[in-house]
Amino acid sequence: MGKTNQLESILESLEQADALAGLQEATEALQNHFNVDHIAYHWVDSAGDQYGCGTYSKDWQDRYIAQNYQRIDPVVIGCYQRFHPVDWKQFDWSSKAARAFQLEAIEYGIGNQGYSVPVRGPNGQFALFTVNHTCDDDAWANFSENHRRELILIAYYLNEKALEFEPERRPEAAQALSPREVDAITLLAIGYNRAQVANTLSISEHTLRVYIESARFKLGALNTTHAVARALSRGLIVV
Amino acid sequence: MGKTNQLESILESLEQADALAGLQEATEALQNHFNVDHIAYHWVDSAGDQYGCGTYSKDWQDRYIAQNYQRIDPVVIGCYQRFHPVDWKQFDWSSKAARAFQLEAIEYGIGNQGYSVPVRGPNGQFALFTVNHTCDDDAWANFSENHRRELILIAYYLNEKALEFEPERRPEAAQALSPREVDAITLLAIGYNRAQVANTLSISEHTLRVYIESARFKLGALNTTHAVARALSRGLIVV
DNA sequence: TCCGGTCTCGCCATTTTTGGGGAGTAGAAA
DNA sequence: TTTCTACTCCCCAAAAATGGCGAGACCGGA
Repeated sequence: MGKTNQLESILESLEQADALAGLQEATEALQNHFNVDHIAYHWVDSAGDQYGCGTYSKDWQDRYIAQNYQRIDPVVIGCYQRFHPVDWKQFDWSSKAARAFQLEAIEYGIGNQGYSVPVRGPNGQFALFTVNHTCDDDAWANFSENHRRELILIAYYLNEKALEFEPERRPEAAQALSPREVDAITLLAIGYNRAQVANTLSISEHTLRVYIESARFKLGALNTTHAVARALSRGLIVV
Repeated sequence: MGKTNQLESILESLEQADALAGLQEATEALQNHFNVDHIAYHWVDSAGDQYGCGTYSKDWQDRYIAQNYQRIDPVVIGCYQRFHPVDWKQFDWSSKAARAFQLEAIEYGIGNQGYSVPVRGPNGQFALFTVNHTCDDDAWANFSENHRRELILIAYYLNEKALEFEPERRPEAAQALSPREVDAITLLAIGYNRAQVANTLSISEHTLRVYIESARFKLGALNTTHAVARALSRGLIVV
């Protein structure tokens, strides 16, 4: 079977997958198809109950989660700020924590080269699709350039399926905020205190409090800062 | 030139576009390639300074923005909650406002069938890529099924370029926070108060304050809520 | 070796936010 | 029509955050 057809059949089996097991199989098929060290799909979630599938060793996955490495992993941090796929070389590995992390990853069999595609879903959902390998810079640049489109599509399909199979993990459909609530939360997010917000919106501070409290309630937030954080990460407000 | 090659060349010219004008040209080429009524890319922004390109009439674009239609447009609202491309028939057109909007859209030459791909970028960025046409349901279902992958890729590339050409909309590169500062801000973002954060990090509340203050300084934030908002929108923390 | 950045600790006064009550209007949806 | 949501206004007391003062230890780079 030609390379193109092989990829085609992987994509199709992915499109038709009807359970999480199908995603795991797909990553293994992709590892074989691209002939690389590792393929991984990683749903990033602060709560620590993140989902992932791929060819990393179980040991490494466990360690990553136990250590909450997504907080210092330059790949996660770097991808979070970008839209397009990124070569790992472009991340900031200068901090001590990042370098220690990298060394440990290599010990666990992660390749020295990597290419990651960020994917975003509704309500602030965020995931990474990564392919990584051990080779020199030129070979890797060549690989990533040649397979850019395919990798983007694969990332897209993996995330689509992951969202489909994990309804309970899906961030709750954030109840939309009313226009006034959006105004209030937005102004708080840009640093205004309540007096300034009330003044800007030309309402009394008491009225403002009603908005903040109802927004907090709708967002399930414990305090104003939490409400702002949730509204931001769910894309309900833009700063 | 074959259909496949034509699309290929459109994608390539899109990849190599170096200005917003290139996006407009691409939408026109796509309209011709797919032989449909309209192609549109629409960067949705609550602030109202949204960007769009495509083949809709200027009248309709102006009216859409002037009326703030993105607030009632079922396509925008529906896509905002979904990850995958959607046929317009799947949206909720039941409300009075939605039906009035639809009738007006058709008056302005928008086709009765549509297919939209949501795209998301960093910092809550959200855009739509839409292709629409006038035909019957079967023909449209056929079209959207056959071109699903291509449309996803086109949406991706359009958004990538739009982000590239609108740097002022993107968050500025921020000074990195120290690990402890990241811990502190992250915990504040998930709703902990200072006592809880200090306890979780096993440090005194005073030390915690030092971190919060230095993070606030680095981020140029006016208060804790502001600091959390900035750290989030710059991707320095993940919640 | 010295400098800069990070990490750690304490106290007091002031400002800001939050939690507990209650109430009336207008417009849109069922 | 009735019901529901959004929007607006008010008081008081407790809890939390902020501003300003200062101090020592550690580590890595110049």
